[in-house]
Amino acid sequence: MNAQESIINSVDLDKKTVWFTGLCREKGLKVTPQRIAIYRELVKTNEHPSAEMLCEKVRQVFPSISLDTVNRTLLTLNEIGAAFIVEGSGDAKRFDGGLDEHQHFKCVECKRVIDFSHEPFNNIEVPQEMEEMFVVLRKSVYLEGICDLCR
Amino acid sequence: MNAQESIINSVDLDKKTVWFTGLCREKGLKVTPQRIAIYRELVKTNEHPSAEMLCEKVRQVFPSISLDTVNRTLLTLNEIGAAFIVEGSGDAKRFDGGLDEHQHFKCVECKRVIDFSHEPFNNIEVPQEMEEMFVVLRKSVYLEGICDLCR
DNA sequence: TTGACAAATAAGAGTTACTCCTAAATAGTA
DNA sequence: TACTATTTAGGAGTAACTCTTATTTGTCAA
Repeated sequence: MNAQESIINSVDLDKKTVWFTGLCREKGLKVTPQRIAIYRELVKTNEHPSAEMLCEKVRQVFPSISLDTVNRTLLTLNEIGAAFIVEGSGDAKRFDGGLDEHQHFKCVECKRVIDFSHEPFNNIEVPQEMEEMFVVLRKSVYLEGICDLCR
Repeated sequence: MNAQESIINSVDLDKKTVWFTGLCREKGLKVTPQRIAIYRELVKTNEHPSAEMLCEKVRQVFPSISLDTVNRTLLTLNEIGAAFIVEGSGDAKRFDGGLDEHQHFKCVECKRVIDFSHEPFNNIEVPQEMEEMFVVLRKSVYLEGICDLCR
């Protein structure tokens, strides 16, 4: 087992999968093997994969899956709150399965996205009037600047 | 004068321009009329224009400016901290001249970006260890969810 | 001032990352 | 097991950059 890829154990992965299939049914979405495969690959990694990267992974299981399906599915995951698009994504969108609360720092020069976790940022309070008007699916603190390697 | 466009008065606009030319020189960038025109158009509006939208505006002054120049310039502004790309930008990047501190809420369904200002979010503290490793150019709180019109 | 030169621009071709379309397949339901 | 609305695969199409090249222009030094 590759340490970089296996940041989630198979028990937790199965739990996530059960939760995900439940969420799909709740939202009236069909539980297709492709959808599950894409979700599982996304949740397995913490390297903010692009649709292209995920497509390659999933093709090891579903050789005939199309990039369009991966793209469509990832947007769907974003809409139902099962994943999200990393803030400030530039050229190719980067996706995140949201394993645990964390924030992102993006280098404006090398475009690297660096995860970090800062407890106070995990607990920011959404203003009352926002909660009343909107359904807030996610909140995050996003930093940008120049990273240690670039400066 | 159109109220929608003139959210900044000409004195403040000139102040911003002086600051901007200074920043360019400091960063070793040439102060070209195109660069200034693009910056001024961006700062004049609060509607998160795309490169395309800004290009049209600037063409009223520089009929021959190319879209490529506008794109390149906007990315440069982002790198030196004179402007930024709105988080979660989808298809076409949206830019913000950062007139005053504010946050963004994005609807995952209609893709609308809604500005809001919440005082505690303007004053979040960047962790010490981040400040030491990186140059933090900007920090923001970003919310996503479903807006009042879509839910 | 005036050259010299590195940086910036315009124009257009090229590329990337989606996004749409259609026919075929399939999950959910009766 | 049959039906129907979703979903998928494959391929064509499109939008938004991004690169290349020739030309122009700030900036700096003499």
